[in-house]
Amino acid sequence: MMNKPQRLFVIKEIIQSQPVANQEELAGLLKKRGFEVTQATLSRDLAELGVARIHTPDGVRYSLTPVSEEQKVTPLVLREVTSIDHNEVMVVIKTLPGRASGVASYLDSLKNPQIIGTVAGDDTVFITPSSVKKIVPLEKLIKELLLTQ
Amino acid sequence: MMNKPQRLFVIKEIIQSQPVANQEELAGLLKKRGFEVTQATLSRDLAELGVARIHTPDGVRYSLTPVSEEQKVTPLVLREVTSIDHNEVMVVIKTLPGRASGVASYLDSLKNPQIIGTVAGDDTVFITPSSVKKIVPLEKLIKELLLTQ
DNA sequence: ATTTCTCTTGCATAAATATTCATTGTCTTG
DNA sequence: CAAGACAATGAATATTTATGCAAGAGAAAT
Repeated sequence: MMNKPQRLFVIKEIIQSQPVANQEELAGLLKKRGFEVTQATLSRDLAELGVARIHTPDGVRYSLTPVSEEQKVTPLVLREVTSIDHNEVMVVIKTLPGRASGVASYLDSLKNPQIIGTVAGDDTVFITPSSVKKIVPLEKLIKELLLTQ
Repeated sequence: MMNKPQRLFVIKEIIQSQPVANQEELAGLLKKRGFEVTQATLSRDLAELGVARIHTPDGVRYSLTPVSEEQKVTPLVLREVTSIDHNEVMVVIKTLPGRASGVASYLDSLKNPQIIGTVAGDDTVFITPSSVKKIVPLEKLIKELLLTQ
């Protein structure tokens, strides 16, 4: 009655190597390789594989989950940061030469709602708070975040 | 007859901030925010935005496709911008990695008097308004500018 | 001002996908 | 081995998504 594991594997191979527009088409490609199943089964298979259906300029196609990996390169932020300061509208971090973007990326990756955005130069990071009224607590938070890590 | 640019942007915001299972549901969420459209229109919108429909353990949901560097020759700002936000003193645009300067250049080129200046990092643009009192309309203006282009 | 184009949208419907229900093998257990 | 519990699957169908077509709204051209 069944070769499900192999079939799933072949499905992954197929959709990775060529654009497949729909499940009927996929059924045809599988048949060529000796797997004869109905659309219903493919619907279940694709769900199980977590496959995505995406729109491209050339039409719809399947794709192995294009989920962006949240790789967290734990930086040596603590050593890189030389000072943290603020004025009325933003927090400013000074870093060792060339390390600003790394520090900014790290802050961004935290996705803290208190931070709207950061911009990094060579050795300076500007941080815009969700509200200028939260500058002081934000600076404190940043110090904690950087020092905890 | 139309606020398409704004609507597209709001769609991006919605599907980024919460799981949306189908287009009817999306229609409901949009209605709450003042956009009343049919499923047919949303189908077209999602295709235009290159949105993906992915299977998660919790069911189906939409997701913005991570643009692969190679295929995006044309710097389509619409796809590069991931969010637009503001606090009391500036507007902040988040973009895909490495796209901030392109977006900022584009804004600069418009020479809009509402914008005093922009600063771009890797994936973030800070925009200083002619007056902090015009922050809200400026944010709206920017959304239109970017999405119309 | 009239015509012509282009863009956007809804409606109706086609196409594609997901699901319910029933069937059939495969194990497991007593 | 019989009985029950599962897993996999197809057929039929429900649900969801995409699209052909026509209408309306502007913009651009004549």
